[in-house]
Amino acid sequence: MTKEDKQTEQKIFDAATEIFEEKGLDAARMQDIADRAGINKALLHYYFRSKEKLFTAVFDALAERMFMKFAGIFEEEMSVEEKIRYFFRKHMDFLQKNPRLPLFILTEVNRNPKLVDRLIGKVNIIQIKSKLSKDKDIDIPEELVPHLMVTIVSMSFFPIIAKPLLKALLQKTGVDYNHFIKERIQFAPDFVISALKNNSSELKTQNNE
Amino acid sequence: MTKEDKQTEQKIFDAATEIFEEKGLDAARMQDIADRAGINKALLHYYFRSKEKLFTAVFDALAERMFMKFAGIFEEEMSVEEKIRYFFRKHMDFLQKNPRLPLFILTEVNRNPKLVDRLIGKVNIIQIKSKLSKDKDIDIPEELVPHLMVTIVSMSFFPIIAKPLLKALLQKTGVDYNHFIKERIQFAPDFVISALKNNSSELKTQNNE
DNA sequence: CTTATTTTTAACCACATGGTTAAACTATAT
DNA sequence: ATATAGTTTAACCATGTGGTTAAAAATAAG
Repeated sequence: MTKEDKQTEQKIFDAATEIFEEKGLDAARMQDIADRAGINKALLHYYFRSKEKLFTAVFDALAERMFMKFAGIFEEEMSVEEKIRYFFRKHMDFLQKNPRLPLFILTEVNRNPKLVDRLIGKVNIIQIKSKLSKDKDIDIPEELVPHLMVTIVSMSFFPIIAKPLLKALLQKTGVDYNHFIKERIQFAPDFVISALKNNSSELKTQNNE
Repeated sequence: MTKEDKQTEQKIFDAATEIFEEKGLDAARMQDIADRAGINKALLHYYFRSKEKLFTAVFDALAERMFMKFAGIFEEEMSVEEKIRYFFRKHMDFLQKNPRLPLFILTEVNRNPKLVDRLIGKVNIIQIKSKLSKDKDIDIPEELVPHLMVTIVSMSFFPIIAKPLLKALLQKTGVDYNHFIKERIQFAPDFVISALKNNSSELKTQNNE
């Protein structure tokens, strides 16, 4: 026992975070969490009364990590172009360090829709939306902003979420996955800005029929 | 018992497909599958020897459904622009009818990387890649094709995968989710083509530092 | 009808699961 | 030192788990 030993509760919480992130609520075993934390199983119930309570605590912390970090980006004093480049850089960098996080959140939210409420309260999209559609260089129609945002987030999230599959497919064409991700931090904003700059006015949202 | 009763094996397989797709391998219970199939639990083991075997059979069928259906699209005799529009229409339409499929496959592949081998064999990316970079109207540099493909797939998959979250966020801005998806089938190809047409040559993949 | 063969069932098994309990250990204050 | 409160442990419990077995029911073959 060294002096800088983490407090028991924190050790449990960290172990639970790892296990839940890896396996999800259903597949995670209390025994595994106890083992990884290096303590007795009964201690889990001493600090967090039930598996559900422990999970909720972990989920909230991970959700915070995932959303709060980027909520502020679009409020900065930058042009749209700068914002987009800045977002991809920060977001993809973060995802590379937390590759299991997005799939974990998406899976758990699908399993239990009530978790959505714990997430969306933390994001002020309306503010982000209005900030994005006011730019001197690039004019983005208001009703197009949701599609733009979803596109940006898609391009950032997906290659991380689909890593095992994408890695195998890229290998077939002789491309290294990590190199691909590095490239993407530059490609993605270039691509989005290219689409916006030239004829964003031609991009419609009406379905024609 | 009506005459058109499905054979027992098929009933089991269908029930297993539903349960596995909903809950994943770990959380799926053999009893639940038996109940949904309307038969005894022992019958599951009579037709498919173990949970693992049953799962593998289901997974293979779902993987087939997910990948084979679209492998041929890029081999058709169409311009790149037509191919892109055609893909988004078919792919997103398919995903709307099978909304749980992508997250199921991604989750299971993450849980057990060996499953990747069961998937990638079915797709000939190299062929798709070469087909995409030869077009008279739009010139796409060879090394850019993977990024283009990942972008297209991202834009199609993500809004379906993130449905519960996206639905809640859109609601805050007064947009209906289903309407958003309909719009997206038009927006997505417009966006991609807009980015490509104007300055695809300026899109680089080199990282500058 | 009688005999094999294939399907289906109820009862069972060993083991893992989340959770509990009561006792032991530790630290702190009096 | 000793009572008090907080922390940790081993042993235990009810229930659920994937899987087995042996016998019954249905079907096909002679």
